[in-house]
Amino acid sequence: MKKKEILKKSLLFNGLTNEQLNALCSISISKKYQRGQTIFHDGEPGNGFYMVASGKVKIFKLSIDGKEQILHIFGVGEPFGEVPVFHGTPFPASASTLAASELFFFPRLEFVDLLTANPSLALSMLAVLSMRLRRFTTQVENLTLKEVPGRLASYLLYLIEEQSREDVVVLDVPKGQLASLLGTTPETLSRIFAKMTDEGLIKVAGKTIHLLDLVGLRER
Amino acid sequence: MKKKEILKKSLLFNGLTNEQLNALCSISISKKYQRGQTIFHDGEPGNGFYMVASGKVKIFKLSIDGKEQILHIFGVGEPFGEVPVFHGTPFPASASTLAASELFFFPRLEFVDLLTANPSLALSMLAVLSMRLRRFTTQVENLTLKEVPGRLASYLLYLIEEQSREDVVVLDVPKGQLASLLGTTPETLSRIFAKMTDEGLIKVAGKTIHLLDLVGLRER
DNA sequence: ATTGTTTTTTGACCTAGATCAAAGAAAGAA
DNA sequence: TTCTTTCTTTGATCTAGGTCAAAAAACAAT
Repeated sequence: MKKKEILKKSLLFNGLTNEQLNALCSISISKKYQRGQTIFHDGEPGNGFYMVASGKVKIFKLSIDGKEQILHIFGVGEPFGEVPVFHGTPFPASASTLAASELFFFPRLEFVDLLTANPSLALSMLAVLSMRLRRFTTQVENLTLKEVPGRLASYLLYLIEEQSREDVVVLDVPKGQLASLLGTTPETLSRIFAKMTDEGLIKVAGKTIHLLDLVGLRER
Repeated sequence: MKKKEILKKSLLFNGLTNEQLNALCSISISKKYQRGQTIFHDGEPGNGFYMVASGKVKIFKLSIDGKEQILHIFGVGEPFGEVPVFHGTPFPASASTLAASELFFFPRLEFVDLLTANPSLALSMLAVLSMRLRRFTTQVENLTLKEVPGRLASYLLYLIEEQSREDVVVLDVPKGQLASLLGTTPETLSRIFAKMTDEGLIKVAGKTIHLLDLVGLRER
């Protein structure tokens, strides 16, 4: 697909005029990554942000002893790594690809110029960051106020929305990565899948999960 | 202090011209709150955002069974409640005062008009939201990758920065609220204060805490 | 001061979930 | 297909920290 098409479809850029899109196309640089490659490290200075053109990217933090907490998983059309662009500080977390991916890179200075000239672009960007804040809010809520089965239930119900399915969802990440996103370990996650299956809430077949009792899940 | 003075001193509005400040003054509305009053509830629609003119405000989430997780504590000059302004969705959390406070309220439509006319204001706003995201990132990191003593150590070291003190910090919130901010209970927090005192890391006298071993604290 | 109220501390106990170890299953690669 | 490597599950054990209950301390208000 053409670069312009992808940009146009993204939430961030969808209200822009043809010219504005052309400008964005001309300042952005396409980069290709293999699965598992690092895009940037926590603490590095950032001189621009990225958007996923194809593939999938995870944003994560590592503890001293190597434990990983995934903060976000971004798919096609989603921008990431914007914090240093607007705040001037280093990346607050690391990013790497979960699959072979193509990314568009938007250099800071050029993008800020565009923003200054296009208030509507600035408003879209504010909307994107606001949504990001909202998601973090629920993530903190989940991590501290719910226990793991509750977090899993939330995530499954969220996937149902995302995939606009009735009662079946397909995990788009390995279960180990899902564990990290939910702030737990693969072992615990596996046990909770088993328990929920026992309780008749779900039925697991590899990455495909049948939600048998939506009401029961919502109660978590 | 005059409204304009307070706005001018805030990080969000500090680069603005006199006229822009006047415009902000004229669209904003001052509201007074007593200690412990609710400003808005999680899930309510928001048609504007706030800035603390005096006092202190907490942003928090409640679980079904009444447990509270504090997400932020904001002091003078800090804006809050911006998410609905830019994303159009309800407030993702609740807000209430920790002390008698005066707040400035900026109505959505008027503020967005100002933003559209002033790209530099939009950039400041982007910077504020970016910093907020950065803080959330470290909050999630702390909550999931560190245990409670580590979180407390981080917070104490952060306070040292904030208050630009050498080795003494004064808690600006009751210990119970601090526990909620750190994602734990008052009992546990109290025990950790006791343990750190035993280990010679700190000395606690009411709300005043002497940090006796900065290096030891950093190791957490 | 004195009483009522809120905050903080201490003690005893208990559970969610982490860790360690190892077996099974899937998924790519040759 | 067969071999490797990466995921996932299961079992056994351990512990940080939550919960409940109650005492002690700090604060406020009369």
